[in-house]
Amino acid sequence: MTGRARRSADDRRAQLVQIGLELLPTTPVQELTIDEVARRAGISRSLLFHYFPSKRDYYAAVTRAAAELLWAHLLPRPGTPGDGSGVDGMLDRYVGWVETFRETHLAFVRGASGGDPWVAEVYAETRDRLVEVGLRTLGLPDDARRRQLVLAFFAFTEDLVAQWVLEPTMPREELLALLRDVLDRLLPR
Amino acid sequence: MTGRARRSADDRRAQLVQIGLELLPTTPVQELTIDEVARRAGISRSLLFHYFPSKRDYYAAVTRAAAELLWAHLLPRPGTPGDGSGVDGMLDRYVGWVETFRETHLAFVRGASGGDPWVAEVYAETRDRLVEVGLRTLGLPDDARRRQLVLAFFAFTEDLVAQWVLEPTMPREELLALLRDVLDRLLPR
DNA sequence: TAGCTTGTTGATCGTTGCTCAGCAAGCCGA
DNA sequence: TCGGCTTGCTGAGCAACGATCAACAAGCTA
Repeated sequence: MTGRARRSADDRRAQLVQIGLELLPTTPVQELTIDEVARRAGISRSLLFHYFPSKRDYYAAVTRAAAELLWAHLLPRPGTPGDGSGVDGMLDRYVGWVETFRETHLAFVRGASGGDPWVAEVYAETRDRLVEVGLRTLGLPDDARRRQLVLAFFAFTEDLVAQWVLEPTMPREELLALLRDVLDRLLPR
Repeated sequence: MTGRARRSADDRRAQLVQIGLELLPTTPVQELTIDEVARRAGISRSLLFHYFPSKRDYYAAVTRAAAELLWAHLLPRPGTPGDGSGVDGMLDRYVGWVETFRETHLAFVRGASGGDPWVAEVYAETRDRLVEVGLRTLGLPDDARRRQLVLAFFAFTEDLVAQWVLEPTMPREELLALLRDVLDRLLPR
């Protein structure tokens, strides 16, 4: 043979996670098989288990990567000043994220709530970080009650935006205004 | 042997679904194995496949049973007049349902959003029925926009109540008032 | 060239979803 | 009592998948 491609550990790891990210949108989390990932990477199953001790670890890594993408997309970009840093900006970017990466995002959310505790933990971490940033942006103290309300507001937003993208029953601006209105209602300043 | 217990088809079916309902709260949906169910029922795996063509069909049947329980609990009871028939009554009963059957309810919701399309369909049916009843109870027309909002409100309620049950950050009455307030805000009369 | 590190594989195992041929329990008519 | 029918039920076995392990080989360094 012409010699197998021998990659560095980091390279291989990144490649495998990347394949997971590409497969995630089209494949239900539970149907994503190690065999398929290994086949796409052109390696044996054994090697994947060398980098990730178990299937769960692999899924968790992929989920974490997806969360990082979302996170990076939600933060205000330094290059885009103006309405970037407020809550309105974050809501706007969130809707934009779902509009652009709808499949990936739904897979992320579903995979998170679907069974596996390790994956759910990654999702919970991301949500917690978002709550923290959200409350800070709103200039409100971070207590248990507000945390619950913000988390529930996320659930509301996720559900509504996911539906709205499929069937836009109102203008984009109205959706954003409605979300902002509900949030203000829940957390009066 | 003393002769195996030979049941009628309906009996056996009901027994298997019942075992699923009992196992659901303590076992993540994906870890629930046919072997375990068959063992608890004292039958062979083969027989379970005789009644349910596939694992999915079995899960769907169990999920449907759980949905029926929820549904029956949410409808106003004829014997309990007073505040039973309005939206407040339904919200009250929903909170009560989650308080009492928290584990089962979380398992129901998670199982619904976790991967399997057949199970998700059962969940979607239940939600649709609830939206219909909700809008009718509110005396509002049933259009696409309102449907989306009510569904998103369900997501909000599910999330908030699930958290609140674990850590009650406000009195029960305040929770109910808040839910009602948000609903009125979303669907002004 | 020898030797070490480490990326990589093939053989193999246990579990699990699923199939299939056939057994056996109960009921019926003669 | 006997034969025959329906149908609840089983056991052997297959394919797919997650996971393990001993061993090979690519590339660097001395």
